[in-house]
Amino acid sequence: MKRQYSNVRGTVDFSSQQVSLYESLRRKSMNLFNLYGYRQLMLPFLEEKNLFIKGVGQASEIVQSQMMKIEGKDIVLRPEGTAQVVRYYLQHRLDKKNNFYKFFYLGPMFRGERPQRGRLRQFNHIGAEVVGSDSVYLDAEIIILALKIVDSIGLKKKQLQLNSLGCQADKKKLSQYIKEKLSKQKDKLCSACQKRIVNNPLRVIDCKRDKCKRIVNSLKLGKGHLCFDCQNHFNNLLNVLGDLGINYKYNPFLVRGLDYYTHTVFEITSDQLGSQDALGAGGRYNNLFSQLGGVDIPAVGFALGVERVMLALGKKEQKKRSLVFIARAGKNLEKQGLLLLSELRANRIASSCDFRAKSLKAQLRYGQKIGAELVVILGEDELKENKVILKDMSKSEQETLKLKDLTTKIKEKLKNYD
RNA sequence: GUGGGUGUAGCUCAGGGGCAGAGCUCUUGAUUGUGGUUCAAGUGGCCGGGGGUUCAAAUCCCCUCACCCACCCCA
Repeated sequence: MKRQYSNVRGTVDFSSQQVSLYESLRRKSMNLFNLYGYRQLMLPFLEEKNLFIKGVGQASEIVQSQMMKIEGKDIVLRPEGTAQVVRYYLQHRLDKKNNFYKFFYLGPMFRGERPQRGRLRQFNHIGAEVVGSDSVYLDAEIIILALKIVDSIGLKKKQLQLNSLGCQADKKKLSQYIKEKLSKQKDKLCSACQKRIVNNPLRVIDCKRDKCKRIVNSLKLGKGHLCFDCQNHFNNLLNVLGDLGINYKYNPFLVRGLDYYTHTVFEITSDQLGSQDALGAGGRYNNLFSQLGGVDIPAVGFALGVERVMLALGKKEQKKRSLVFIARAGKNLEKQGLLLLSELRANRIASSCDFRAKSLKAQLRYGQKIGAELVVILGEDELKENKVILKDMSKSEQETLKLKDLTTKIKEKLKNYD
């Protein structure tokens, strides 16, 4: 193999099939966002590095080692969308205009991780953020919306897991509790967790190692660390979801890796994926605004990993396109073909021709390959009487008809395919 | 970032010191003007890259890169 260029590590080329899957996913989610009253934002791929250090948290892995930096500048390719939306809200003082907003966004995120199935260095998020209310009904709306989007593209098998971290004080209380309990058995934990006990005790209960799990499972975790209000909030959420008939699993060991989460956290997983099994995740972040130096505003949101959703979907057969193919039987018919194409296209009929000089057989083979349902054959003999052949590929039938009736006939036939 | 696996034709893969292989795909023909099926022929390779051992390396050794899986992290 000659030396040649290839895509950079951790990126993927979307083939036209993947693009059409991506586009249908995009269209369906945008329809749902509109239905739920969300407005789209389109924010830059570049942001100040500090935004994420302050927002996502110094201790998090994203900030520690996974940000894609622009050399020589304090600028990074955005690793996630939430901090960015908050930046946008604060910068433009939206709290002074109308302090309740429902946003959504679509686009690429960047992280310098080691690539794996379902984990890329450039990947797409579909995300939503509701800013300006701590109503439990918005927690519910966000969760429902995330599920609806995953549903709408035909992914039926998925699980919803839920937990509440509580308010800032509750989070601290829980951290304290874990720290105290686990310090005694510190030696039995993995080396990473031994560090976590000091830096980020909450992450210990999310560790996947068996030996850590065993110890963590012996901790009695539940809603005990939550204050009265936070317990109320969470119980109300569970009730609302229950009333709406939404299946969920309460998982007291679920925490999110980003510092800004408070109260409700959730994760939507699929068993169609490998170890990177989260299709999407989200939660409430009532402290992020003040952490970023702004007014104190509650918010809740989620993000879906587009490539993971596509992976979980697997390969679906392509929808047939209504495409008309023009084949030439005879010499010097290229101009005739081009004229006919112009007429069809003027009538909004998708059509194509293979202008490489080839046998009729090869032309038909090509026409079949690109998925044409109807083929017009321009034959020398027929053209002398102003006639052409219209061939229906799936039925293997053909008829000879007058050139002037062709467009009408094609329109009629194509109706049967849509 | 850590551990394991794999790199040979466009794709899926076999071969394992001595002429580079199969199936599928693609092109052409059997049908001077009819696709899918069948039959026949043909195109296509720095055996991932670099170095070493050897008369001789796709094959053995070292380095490196990429991909896959798991850890970690996360969507």
